[in-house]
Amino acid sequence: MSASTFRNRDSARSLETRERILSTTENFLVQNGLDLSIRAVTEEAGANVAAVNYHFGSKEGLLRAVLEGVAGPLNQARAEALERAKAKAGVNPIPIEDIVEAVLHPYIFGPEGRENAGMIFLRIALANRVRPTDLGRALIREYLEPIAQQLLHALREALPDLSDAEIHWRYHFMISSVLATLADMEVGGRFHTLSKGECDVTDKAEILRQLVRFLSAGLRAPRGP
Amino acid sequence: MSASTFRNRDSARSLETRERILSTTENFLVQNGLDLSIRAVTEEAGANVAAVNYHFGSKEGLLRAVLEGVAGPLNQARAEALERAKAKAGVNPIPIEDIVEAVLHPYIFGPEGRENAGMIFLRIALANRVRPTDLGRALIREYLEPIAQQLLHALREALPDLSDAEIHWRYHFMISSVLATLADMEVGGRFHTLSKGECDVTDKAEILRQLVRFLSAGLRAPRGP
DNA sequence: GTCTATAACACGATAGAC
DNA sequence: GTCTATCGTGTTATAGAC
Repeated sequence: MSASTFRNRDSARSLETRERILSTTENFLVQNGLDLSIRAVTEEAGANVAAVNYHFGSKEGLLRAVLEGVAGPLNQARAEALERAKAKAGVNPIPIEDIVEAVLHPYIFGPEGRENAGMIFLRIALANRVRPTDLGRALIREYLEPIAQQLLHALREALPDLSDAEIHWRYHFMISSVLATLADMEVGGRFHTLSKGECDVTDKAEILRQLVRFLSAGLRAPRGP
Repeated sequence: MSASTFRNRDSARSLETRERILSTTENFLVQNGLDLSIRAVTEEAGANVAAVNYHFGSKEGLLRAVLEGVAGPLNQARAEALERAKAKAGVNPIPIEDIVEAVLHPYIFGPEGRENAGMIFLRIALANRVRPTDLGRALIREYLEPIAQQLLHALREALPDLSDAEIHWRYHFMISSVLATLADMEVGGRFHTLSKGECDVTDKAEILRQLVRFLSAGLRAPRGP
């Protein structure tokens, strides 16, 4: 490495501290959920502790900035997937399988070029079940509520036999299953341990296939008496 | 209140500090999950901060003591429910509905006289998905592993078409759904808000019915190609 | 913009008086 | 057994030098 290499790197570092903190925070969110300290993040990002407060005002400001950058592409990917399914179905109601897949695909694979954007939201949604906070509730209402309503609407049309209450129950079961399932999809996790390598935890396509099969059947269960 | 009332109360307090801390910790676990501080617990229990260390050695010792007292009745209730379902089925494989109900009932209703014993374990299992710890893993292996194997075995017999991998996938989806669903079953939670009072979050029997219907159908989904 | 130093607080654990 | 007082460590946030 020459002196100019160092100069360039340092220059880039100085100019892009904000971006490096953002991207490092994303990684922390994906891997450890909301349980991060700005000390750990800034150290990993090669920045100073005070940089977070300078650039984002507070820890909450940093989190909001991350989600702000991630929500747009994610919601767009989800909306597009649902639109594609709708177009494919034509005048008929969208098949359950297609609805479920349209919702899950962006979460599991992420929008183009942001593979873990979905996981960030899943982590936050799950963390908010374990320990609800004002911030968590606000973020969910802000970023997740619209898509939830779209999804509920599609389910109602695809499952006209079910009462509104039953739609809500099953929607909630589905989301719950996805949240807790995907939070555990890592080598050394509970699922990996229990299944003794029988299932490939890293195969996202397989996760999606199995989830779609299971959840579609659950959603289609006969209505209660 | 007479002086003797106070004396009696104080005497009882003195003698039963250990028990009061245990029971207060249970309530904290049910309501807030693993995220408790011994300061908050002892204050609520009317005991001194140092009492936890005196009686249980450490925070971990306190948690282990709570689970030790709760695991026995819970595991017994689960084993009995599964045995009843087995006896009812006779030589036939146990129907899926009965398997699911046998597993869920003790968690949702708790063993006789310990209504929230199940919720304590659910909270801990879910917390360990969000943020795995050595303690959490140890507790799960110790208290939840045996019943998991029993359940997997019953599912294999009831669903002979499925590969072992598919059994594991669906088992995991089921447990995940239950964990995240029940963590949210409270007034003001996400489900309650989203369903706008359409579903009764406090009706445990209804929760069980809906869960059994949804999960049984999911488990019974046709096997993959 | 970046850093050091520090304020202000919460936590678990423990020594030592009673 | 119970208490107070304190230690050591972690956290966010901020003041002020550079």
